[in-house]
Amino acid sequence: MTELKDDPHVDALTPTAPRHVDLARTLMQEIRAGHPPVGGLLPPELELCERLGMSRYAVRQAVQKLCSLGMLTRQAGVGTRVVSATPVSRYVQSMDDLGDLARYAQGTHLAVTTRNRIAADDALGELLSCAPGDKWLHIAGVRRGCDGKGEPIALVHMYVAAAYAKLPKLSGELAVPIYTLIEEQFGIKVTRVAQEIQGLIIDGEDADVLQVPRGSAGLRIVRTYYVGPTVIEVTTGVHPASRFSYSMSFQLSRAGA
Amino acid sequence: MTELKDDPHVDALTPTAPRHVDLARTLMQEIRAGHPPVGGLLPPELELCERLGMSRYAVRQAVQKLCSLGMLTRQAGVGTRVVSATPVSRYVQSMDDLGDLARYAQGTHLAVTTRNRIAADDALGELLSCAPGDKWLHIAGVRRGCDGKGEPIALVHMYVAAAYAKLPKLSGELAVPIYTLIEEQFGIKVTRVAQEIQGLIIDGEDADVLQVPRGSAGLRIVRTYYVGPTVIEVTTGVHPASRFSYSMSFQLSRAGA
DNA sequence: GAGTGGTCTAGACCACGAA
DNA sequence: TCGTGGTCTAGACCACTCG
Repeated sequence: MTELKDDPHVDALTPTAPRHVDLARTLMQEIRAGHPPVGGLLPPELELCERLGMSRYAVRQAVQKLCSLGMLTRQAGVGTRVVSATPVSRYVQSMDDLGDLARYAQGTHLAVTTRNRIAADDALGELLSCAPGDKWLHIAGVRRGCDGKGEPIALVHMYVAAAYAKLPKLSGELAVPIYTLIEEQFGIKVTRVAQEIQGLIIDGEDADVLQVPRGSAGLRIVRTYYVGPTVIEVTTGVHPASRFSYSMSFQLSRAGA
Repeated sequence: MTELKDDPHVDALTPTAPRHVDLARTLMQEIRAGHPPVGGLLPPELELCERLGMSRYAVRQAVQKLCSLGMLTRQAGVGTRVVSATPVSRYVQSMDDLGDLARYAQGTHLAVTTRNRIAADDALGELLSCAPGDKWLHIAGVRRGCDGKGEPIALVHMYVAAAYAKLPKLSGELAVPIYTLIEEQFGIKVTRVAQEIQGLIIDGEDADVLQVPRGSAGLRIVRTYYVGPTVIEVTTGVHPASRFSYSMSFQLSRAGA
């Protein structure tokens, strides 16, 4: 273990770095050098205190920092174990709001063409991952830009699980996503959204409604909204490839940094 | 401010919760109730200590917890400000590894058909977001399953910025993604990946190579790899819709929880 | 029982921001 | 100048794990 200096200006960027920051850096370097190795135990807190002439509080702050970086795990009665020689990093796409999933929908308008209660047949049962015969509320429509006056953007189908289909505001216009209404009505929060993107040929009536030539390329996006293990809603949208592409961005993120 | 109880078994789940956990919960409830309101200041630490009969250490632990939940921000000389009445939550898609972006590629084999140095023309300049005339290493090939004996999965083009194109292991097979080779060779780490998914019709030669009928539906995935603001690589892949769809999943995540 | 990390107290000095 | 949060010390008791 190297000695810590009281000398200020050790680091030009952080003149007189706090001692726990200094220690955190030292520990990180030594772990990277293999002392202790990944899987091994750090010396006990009290030993570090004695060796470095620091209080337990300062030592704990340093160790906690490395824990938050995902390099250490601690367990009372056992010790502090090295689980990674470098800060754990991941690539992350994040959104403040599920609305960002379909941000294109802002300023658009959904003209509802169908609204009925249905029982899932075999094909629909697969899409909704439910047993054939299960009841769903089905809503279909066309999404257009410019408050409904622009060209069609998507052909939309929405399926709401029967248990969540009693929604007060569902009668009028659909200005907000349905999952939002469900969250408000039942006081729950969507915990997971699965999304699948498929390529397809837009043909037949769909092509006519979307005002593209039959045989055009399109994207089909299927979103499944979960609250815990329960599916509360499934939506599908068919978009002409000429008017829509799906963009996303993944950032490198270091946990707890 | 409500009083804290020393009484154990306040919470069936955590008998005798630590006092700082208790305080954190209390503060959260009161902030949700509007005391103090969002934008307002929490009482100073010393005042909380006195009012609650707790040490500064315990109070700080509680406050730090709410900070890590994104509800509070602190500034020396100013105070502790409420920035959110509820824990900040977001929806996150995360990966340990960029390889997960193309996990389907595992167990597949890329047969390289083209490898040359090119200068970007106008169209390519747009794809690569560079000036026409910039030099790139271009590699093209066909990805097949079952170690190259299965049916074609994708038609792939890769463009490596000239500055990063001197890669020692690039001569042989491409068992690993190119960006990995760049990261190793230059000691850098990809910080961001942008991805765009388009629908398209697979036609002409491409259809023949992919062994699908001309006019079939397909997905085109364009990935741009950044190190800071610099593009180091761009890849495009065309996948038959019948053999490929893109799935992702977003989890609700509460920061610091 | 011995040793670990988890929790907690009662002090203290400092750098920073605002009045 | 004064109060804030940031840092730090020197003690202490507890719950947990393990031999």
